[in-house]
Amino acid sequence: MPRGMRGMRGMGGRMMGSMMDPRSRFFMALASDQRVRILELLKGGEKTLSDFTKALEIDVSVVSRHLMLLRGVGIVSARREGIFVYFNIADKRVFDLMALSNQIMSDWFKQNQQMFE
Amino acid sequence: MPRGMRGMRGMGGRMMGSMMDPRSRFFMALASDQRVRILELLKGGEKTLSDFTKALEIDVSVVSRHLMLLRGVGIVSARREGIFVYFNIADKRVFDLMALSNQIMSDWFKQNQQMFE
DNA sequence: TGTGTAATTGCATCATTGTGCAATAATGTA
DNA sequence: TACATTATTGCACAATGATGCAATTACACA
Repeated sequence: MPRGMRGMRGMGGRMMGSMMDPRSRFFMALASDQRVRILELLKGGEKTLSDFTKALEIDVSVVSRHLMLLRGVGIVSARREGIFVYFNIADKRVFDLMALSNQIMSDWFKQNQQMFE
Repeated sequence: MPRGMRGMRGMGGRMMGSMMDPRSRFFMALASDQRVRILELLKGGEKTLSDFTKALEIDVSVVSRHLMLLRGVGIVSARREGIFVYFNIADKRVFDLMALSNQIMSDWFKQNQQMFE
């Protein structure tokens, strides 16, 4: 009695990053504490890599990679000006997205608060 | 010349799952092809674990775990009825969320289409 | 051409995720 | 109690993600 799909092992699992469905890929970009922090900093307007680095206290290379990833899904835009690269939100609706998700979670938490009393 | 924050190594990286910021955690739940597929199936109303398993063609245990995760962040609810457990969307606004993210991506793609011509 | 600052890229490392199989729970029924 | 069906959990493994350091690229300017 087969239970689900058997056989076809040999590939630990997962989906191999770049060939992931665009939808999941988009959410993946938001599924990181550091990247969320980056986006919140961007609420205050465009910033350079060094700005983020100072604020977040993590290595420049790490911030750079997070920003690359966010650019890759169209959440962040970049503009070079001499030595500096200014990063900014590409589509402000991302903030609506974050606000809505906060709403959902917050409502759910209120509704289930009793469980922790 | 310090570049970002040096020292404090010894922890491969990351944030250790459960102590991740709730916001990132919520998006993390949506950042998976299989889970997105599960949610789309739920657009058609509540379903049992076996229903998903048949539709997705992945092992029951895998589907079960995805559903657990989705329940953990309040996206999916579950109700047991005899042998069966019926899963459903806990908050339909999740669909708004997905629609909005699709909008954002689609618009961004249109805008940058020229780059691939 | 050389120097200085900003940003990106090449590694190596390690925790976490996704997955399948097997075993165990949870329920209902004969 | 024994059996059948559905769902969850334990375990092991491969691939991916996040990170830090070092090296390299990009620019501007003397």
